[in-house]
Amino acid sequence: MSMQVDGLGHPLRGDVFDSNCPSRTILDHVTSKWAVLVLAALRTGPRRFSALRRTIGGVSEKMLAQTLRTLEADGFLDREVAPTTPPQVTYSLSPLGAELTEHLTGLVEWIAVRIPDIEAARS
Amino acid sequence: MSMQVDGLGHPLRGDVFDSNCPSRTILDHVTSKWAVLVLAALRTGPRRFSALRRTIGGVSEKMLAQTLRTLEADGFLDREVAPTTPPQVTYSLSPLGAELTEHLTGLVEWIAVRIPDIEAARS
DNA sequence: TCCGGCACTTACCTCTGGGTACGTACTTAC
DNA sequence: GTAAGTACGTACCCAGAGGTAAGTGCCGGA
Repeated sequence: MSMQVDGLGHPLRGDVFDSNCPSRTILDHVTSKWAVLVLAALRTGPRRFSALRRTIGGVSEKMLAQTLRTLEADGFLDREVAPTTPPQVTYSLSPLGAELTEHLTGLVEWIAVRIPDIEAARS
Repeated sequence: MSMQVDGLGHPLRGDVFDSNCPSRTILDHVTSKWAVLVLAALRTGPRRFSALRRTIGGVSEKMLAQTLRTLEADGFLDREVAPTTPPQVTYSLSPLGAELTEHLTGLVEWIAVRIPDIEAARS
């Protein structure tokens, strides 16, 4: 088992460098192509599927639906269906997802702010 | 153009939600499967290729070499070749890469610490 | 009537990230 | 001789991420 345990055998933390540790799976999900953007978009508040689609340039409905399903299964998103016709589905960060997104936001912001320097360094 | 500019037309920041913005490319590189782990491993100090390979469970030499190349091209890594036989190559974070990795570290640490709760939420 | 909105799903396809295996040339150790 | 270390590169393969297009049924608007 890859997790470190305390004296009583309780898991304390994972090790993302160990390919067998569940934390690796979570890291892979969270850093997948569209997940970062979904989480970042939801940081400002709950959004409907179509709003997310419009916000995230380049994502297809298929990939968006797939990504939302994975993030919901991981426990990072909450999904609320309004009994309207057509039904309106609103996604929001779960408490766990909000914690996670705090860390992702720093990364996304840093890239946005430093992109001119990154581009200069690339050329 | 996806970047916001100031009054004089100078780029100020990117927008990762815009699929045409260069910051999206960088985000994709940085969050690719092995890049996160490479950057996290180098946070503690410079390392040789083989040391990185051993540290990061599951990565092949091919994917490691490929990832290192991309990160170096993006300006996040510095590469130093010692004139030994066989040559020993040491990778380290560039100043830009060190800034970037500060943000990635928070994410990785959070997952490592919270994986027991994430797992509980998944079942 | 058609069109758009809503939130997906399904079918079919492409292609790339990632995988395995082998190769390179030099050195040292057994 | 083989094996291991060094840091890659090359050849071949493929799973699945990702893409496009169409479909679903209800509603309201032109």
